[in-house]
Amino acid sequence: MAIASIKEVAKLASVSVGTVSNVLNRPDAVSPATRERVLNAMNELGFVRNESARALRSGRTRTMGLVVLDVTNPFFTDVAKGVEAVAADNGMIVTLCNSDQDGPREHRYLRHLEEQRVQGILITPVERENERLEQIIERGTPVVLLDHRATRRNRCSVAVDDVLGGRLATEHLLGQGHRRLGFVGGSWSISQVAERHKGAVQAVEAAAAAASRPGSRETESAEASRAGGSAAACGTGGSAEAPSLTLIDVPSLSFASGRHAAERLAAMPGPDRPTALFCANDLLALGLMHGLTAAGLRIPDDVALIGYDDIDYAAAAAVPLSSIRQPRAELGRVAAELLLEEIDEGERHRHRQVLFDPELVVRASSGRR
Amino acid sequence: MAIASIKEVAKLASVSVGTVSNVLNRPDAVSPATRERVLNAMNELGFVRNESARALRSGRTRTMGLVVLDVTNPFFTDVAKGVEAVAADNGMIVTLCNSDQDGPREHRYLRHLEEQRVQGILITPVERENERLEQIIERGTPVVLLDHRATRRNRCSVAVDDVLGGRLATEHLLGQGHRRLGFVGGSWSISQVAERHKGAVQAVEAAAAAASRPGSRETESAEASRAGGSAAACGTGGSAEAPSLTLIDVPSLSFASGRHAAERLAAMPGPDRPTALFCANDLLALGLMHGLTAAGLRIPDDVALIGYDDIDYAAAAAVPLSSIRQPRAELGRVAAELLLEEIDEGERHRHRQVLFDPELVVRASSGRR
DNA sequence: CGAAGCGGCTGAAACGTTTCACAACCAGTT
DNA sequence: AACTGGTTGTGAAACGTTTCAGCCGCTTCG
Repeated sequence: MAIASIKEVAKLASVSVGTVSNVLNRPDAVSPATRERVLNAMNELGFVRNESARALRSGRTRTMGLVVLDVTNPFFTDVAKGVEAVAADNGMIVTLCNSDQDGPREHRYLRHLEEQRVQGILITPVERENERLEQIIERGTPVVLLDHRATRRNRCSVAVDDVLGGRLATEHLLGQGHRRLGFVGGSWSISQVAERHKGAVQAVEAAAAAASRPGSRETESAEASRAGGSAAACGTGGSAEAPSLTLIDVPSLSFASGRHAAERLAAMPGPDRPTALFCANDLLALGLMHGLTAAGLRIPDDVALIGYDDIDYAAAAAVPLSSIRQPRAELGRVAAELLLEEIDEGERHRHRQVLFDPELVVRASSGRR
Repeated sequence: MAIASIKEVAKLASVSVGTVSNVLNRPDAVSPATRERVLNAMNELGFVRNESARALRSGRTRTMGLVVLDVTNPFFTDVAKGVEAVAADNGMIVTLCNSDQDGPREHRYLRHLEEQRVQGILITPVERENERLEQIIERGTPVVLLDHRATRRNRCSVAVDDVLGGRLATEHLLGQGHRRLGFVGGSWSISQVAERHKGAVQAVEAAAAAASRPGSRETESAEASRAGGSAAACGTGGSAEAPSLTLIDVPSLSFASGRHAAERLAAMPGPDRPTALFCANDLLALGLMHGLTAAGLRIPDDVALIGYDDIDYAAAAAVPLSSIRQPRAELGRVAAELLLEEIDEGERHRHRQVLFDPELVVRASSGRR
């Protein structure tokens, strides 16, 4: 029942435990003959190294922790794949934890990871401020923030510029001639949501400013200046209105939330309803699409839709979904590399903040009006 | 840098290490006064229990391993959630490993899990026969097979009846009047694929047998007998043909594979092309939908489609996708419970094979012709 | 011929816990 | 006063590794 230990292997092979340990860790420090003998003994006994003992004595594990907000979200699974690939290349394995956007849960996992003495932690935190995480860093475990910009310079982070992403999406909708925009989001404690919203606000304000001084040269962006052009040509009216951004609050960034929000939107009188929605998330957008369609609204004719993340299914949706694409696996890879770097370099590590640019992907759901 | 040990806590609180260990593990075996003193010392030093030492000494970890074929597949993430919920309720955490349908990778993860001395392993194996897994079981680590029926009675398994699922899907397509059916699948070493195919073959053969003795009472199933009825009524021709099942082989059960397969199918002359496709997987079906639509074929008019798994996005697809639904989170929960049971009971555990029934979900992609 | 160097191996200490036998004390009973 | 029993606490042994000083026998060099 109990698995054989190094000691029994040593006895069977008539060597000392030190030698057995050597064939495990420094195989060429032992002569081929004895090495063979030891390996045979191991096979015969079905020896499996005890990682706990090894970790205890050597003081280092071969594990890194990855804490994500939602394992069900393809964004995070792609990131996880990137992380895992790098980890595997360096002989490490990753313990994947799902905080499910729940603070106490996250807390529990962090404690467990620290007790396991993982070499480092990659995390998308639920809350911006996190005492536990702070302590973990103080006690010396490297932490890399994932998809979350480090505000202070005291740690590494890998993120995509969400403000830029929000601006891209919104400028695109404005460029399609929309003026009554809506931002659908929730879980505001998640910084990505707030930042995407911020980008949307920036884009709308810029457009409003440009509209209020009609003769002035627009410098915002190519997309924004195209907005002016198409508005003039489009003539559906409304383009002359000052652009507005309604906030549609949802409890979570899920498919179900989107469907519920759709019911509320469908119940609004047409003239109040935004003609274009920017969703904080593709899942949300897909739920919205489903709900709006069920309520008899056409996409993009009645309501244009753009999501965020460009998950695989975005292209396969009822109306192919426009979205903002993030380099997901890349994000995971770079994060893991940064973590490994910090683990290696220890004290003399210089923290870095890597920021990727997102990319606008236009599909039918936000097609020209 | 180094985290404080129990010894330093003991010194600061002026107690023995045994007492510190007691406040950790049997808090009410120590008087409130000293307990308080010890807790304060822990706080002051930022003590974090060393799980390696604990595991080494006590001989038990608080971890179970979960090895899945693809973390990117919503089926497995839902299962994982179920597992995790049960684990958390019992104070355990789960190490999630992604074999990516790769044998050597799976092997590496299994070795790691055994070295970690996990309390038990939940796994959907890549190959039916798996020597490593066999050894692990022999050495005493409980293993529960997930989504994979145990052939021998020597272990627990939790699965959904894939043969039944295959039959349900196929009988449904036959019931819609289709006669030239196709089964799209790959990775045949995965038993689910083979079993779904087997169910499809059974349904087709039953229908063929029924057709060849026209006057006989059909006893196959309600769905199958409706097939005969609708065939007579439908009159699109072809219903009188003997039903056939073409095998369309794909390299993997992914969205991309589906798109490639769609190109091959679109290139076939119309009369040869199946009028209805049963896909081993929703991802595959969605890829197929995307590819077929891009090639100008209409769904379900030119080709009817049914997938398997009923992932969230199935309902949100361009044409809402018919599918076979499995009780996913339930699967994970029951599997984890079975594992915990086996961990508890040890030697005197009686292995059980739990089999869930899948459910047919009809949507537009396989609508009546 | 003695010293130095080297490859191969040994033996024991150490890592941070848990566990367990037992000591110390106090209260209550005879 | 001598037991009994219960509650708190102690101290040391163990868990299975890694690591390291050092030993042995052999070759090489001066």
